[in-house]
Amino acid sequence: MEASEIYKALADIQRVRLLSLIQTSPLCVCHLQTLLDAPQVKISKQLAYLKSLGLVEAERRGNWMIYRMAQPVPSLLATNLQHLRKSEDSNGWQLQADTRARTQLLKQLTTPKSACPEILFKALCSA
Amino acid sequence: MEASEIYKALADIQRVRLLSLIQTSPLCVCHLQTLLDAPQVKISKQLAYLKSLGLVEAERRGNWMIYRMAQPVPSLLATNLQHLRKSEDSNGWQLQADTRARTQLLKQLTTPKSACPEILFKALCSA
DNA sequence: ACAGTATATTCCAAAAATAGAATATGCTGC
DNA sequence: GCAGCATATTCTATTTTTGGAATATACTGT
Repeated sequence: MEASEIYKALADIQRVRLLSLIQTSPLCVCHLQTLLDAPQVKISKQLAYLKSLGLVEAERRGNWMIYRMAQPVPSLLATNLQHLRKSEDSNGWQLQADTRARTQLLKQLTTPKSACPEILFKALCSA
Repeated sequence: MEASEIYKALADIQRVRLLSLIQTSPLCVCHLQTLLDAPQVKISKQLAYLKSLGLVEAERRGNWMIYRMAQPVPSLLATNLQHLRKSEDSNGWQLQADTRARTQLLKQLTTPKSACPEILFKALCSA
């Protein structure tokens, strides 16, 4: 994996947010859409882009697609995600807010009316 | 300085090489041209780009322009340059080779017939 | 003032990245 | 098989990035 590819992936805050969210544990597209508050086509394309680079992998669960980090995570990527999450600027805050929002979202998944069924929730937590 | 700007700067091996070379100590454009073996216009444009981001600064010495890192170096940039230089891939090797070639070049500067005059050499070494 | 050297900028074409609308695919439940 | 949902892909327009040729600028030495 070329370093420049990783930098291109990181050169867009939306892709960074996707990677950061997925890194903690797998998530399905509908959650990423909600968390980034972005149109479906945009999320889908960016995920396809990250997948084409081999940075993430997708697995289908019924109607839903679960995205996860491809292993092993290139150290260049891991280092930068860590750095960004700790940084005290708007990007850092964004990533921290995303992490909190993600926790909230996953909590709601346990309620009966949630969009994503329990099987998906289990898949997420066992990953 | 936006993180994404730094990543854009790093998303091109040629710019990385420029930054890596300049980081060790200032260099003039003619040296960078020689070391990267790239056309003048390309080097000049990429330096202008890095300058527009505030990552490097330029200072004129007679006909020559000396480029140096702008201080303070953003930690995101410093971390990545360090990481890249240590990496065991083609990029890492390239940066290591550049460092060696740079040392060679500066040695030749002390010889009388070198293109860049001694005053420039002193400027480089005192920086 | 003039010629030469180093570097920067302008102009233009080619290539790449981005975005949205529309459409397609793959799955589920009936 | 059909309707509905989640996600992916195609098509097309727009913007951004890149590269080279030509030209401009800034300086030096004479």
